[in-house]
Amino acid sequence: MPEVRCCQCPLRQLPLFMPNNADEIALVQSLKRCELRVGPGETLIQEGQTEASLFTLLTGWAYRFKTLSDGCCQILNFLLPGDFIGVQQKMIAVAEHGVMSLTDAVLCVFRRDALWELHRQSPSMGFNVTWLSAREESLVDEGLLSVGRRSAEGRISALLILLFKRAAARQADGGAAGVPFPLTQQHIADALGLSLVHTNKTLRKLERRGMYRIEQARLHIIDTGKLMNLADLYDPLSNRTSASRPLV
Amino acid sequence: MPEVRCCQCPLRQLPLFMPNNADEIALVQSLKRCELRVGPGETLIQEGQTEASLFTLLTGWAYRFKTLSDGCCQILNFLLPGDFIGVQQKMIAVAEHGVMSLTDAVLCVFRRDALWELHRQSPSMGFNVTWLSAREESLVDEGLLSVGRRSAEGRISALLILLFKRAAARQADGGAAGVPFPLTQQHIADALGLSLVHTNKTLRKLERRGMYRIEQARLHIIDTGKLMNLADLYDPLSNRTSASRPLV
DNA sequence: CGACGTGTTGATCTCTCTCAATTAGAGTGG
DNA sequence: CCACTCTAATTGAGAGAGATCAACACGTCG
Repeated sequence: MPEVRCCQCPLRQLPLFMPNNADEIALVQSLKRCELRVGPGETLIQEGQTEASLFTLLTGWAYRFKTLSDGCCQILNFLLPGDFIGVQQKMIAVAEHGVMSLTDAVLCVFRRDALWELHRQSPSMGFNVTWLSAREESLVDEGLLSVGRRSAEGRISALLILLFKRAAARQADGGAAGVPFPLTQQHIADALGLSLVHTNKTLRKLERRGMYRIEQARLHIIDTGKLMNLADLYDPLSNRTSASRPLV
Repeated sequence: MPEVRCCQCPLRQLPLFMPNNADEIALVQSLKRCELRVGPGETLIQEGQTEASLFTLLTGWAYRFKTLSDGCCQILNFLLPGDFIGVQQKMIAVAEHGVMSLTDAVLCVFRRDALWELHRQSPSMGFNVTWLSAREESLVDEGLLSVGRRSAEGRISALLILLFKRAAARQADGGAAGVPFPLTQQHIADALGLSLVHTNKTLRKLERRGMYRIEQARLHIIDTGKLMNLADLYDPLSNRTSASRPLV
């Protein structure tokens, strides 16, 4: 199968992504080295690896994780099409976390100096990289809030809703027919700091209460309101706290 | 007290920070709006706030946090002198987390467009912002690993060691005389997803076992080895996993 | 067909939470 | 100088959410 030209990148057409001009697209194309196709469960970056590559996820899902010496694993966040992989590694020599594919996936592989060239040749795209980086951090923040302060029910509700929203934003129907959901219960447990058994029991409880449904590896959210409630997630449109003025 | 000129910034002299040339320093100076002095426990950025400013922490400590509707709070990470405050807010309109000072602190306040100007006028400093952003994310990653997969003892050990290292890197003696430690046990509990009571009991246990000491608000690590063990923290110098080659 | 990965469920155990009470230190005002 | 108040630290006792252990069901695959 031929490689995708950046100017025809299917991701670029999604409303989720910012429009780029021809020069910018050409720059990205010039930094792209090749494509990489992997199956599910393949290690893209190993913990402790040096000289990891910089990727972009073109299709498929993946996740970042860390492990303790007893082998138990904490998933840091999930990566969906369009997400960067390996920005941290480029910056910090040795990889402090691993990355593993969750499904069949196609990755764009970039030159090792791509991040720097992007900043140098296009400040505006460099700025976007910082933006994406900050965006990813806020996903981890949300995960930390879940694991630190929500009950098992709350964590699962929050994860389902947030993953649904991210996935739905990447498809044309906005999630009306559900979204792909390739996680096993073990992945959910590892992302939420729960045991596999307890994850299963909580998942079943929510399913029996008619809050969500997973069929043929697709997730359908049935009762958004109840899930949002359980998760204690706020609707970003309604500001919960009284409006506040900047300090300076 | 007069404001600090960027060219005389005390932080710049620490080995922790990268050297900058005169142009770069002048650029930063031109983006600096003023200084802000705050006492402990002041809100620098409120959750849900729009139009937050961009700061740099010149002296003192602070922390980023999120709260649930029942008022319980999760600390995301601690901010030490030299850290950015508000990069995420600049990028994502509405603040998804709050920031609060922990001690008396002096902040450099920057123009709202400082982040963009930095990228535009100095790609290399823009690149550094991305680097710092990635660096901060990896701190949150470590916190998530702790809260998700470590026992109470492990979490506290990891927090003490990591905070000690960060603080020690900012002082001339490298931590020989201990480092400032302005956290209350409530802060530790909120950072680690533990209750205040259990935090206290665990802290005392480790102290009685002679692993650390806190005196006059200064932290001394007595037995690094034992703490590292409890935390299941690896020495970055010894690679635990077999060396691995990049995938591409 | 057996081996394996994933999901499901029940029983038991334990780490951590919650509730409650006490102590110590720093202000504050008289 | 001494009550009075407030916050932070401390400790004990009981309760509970979630972990662990154990079995079984089901589909896939070599």
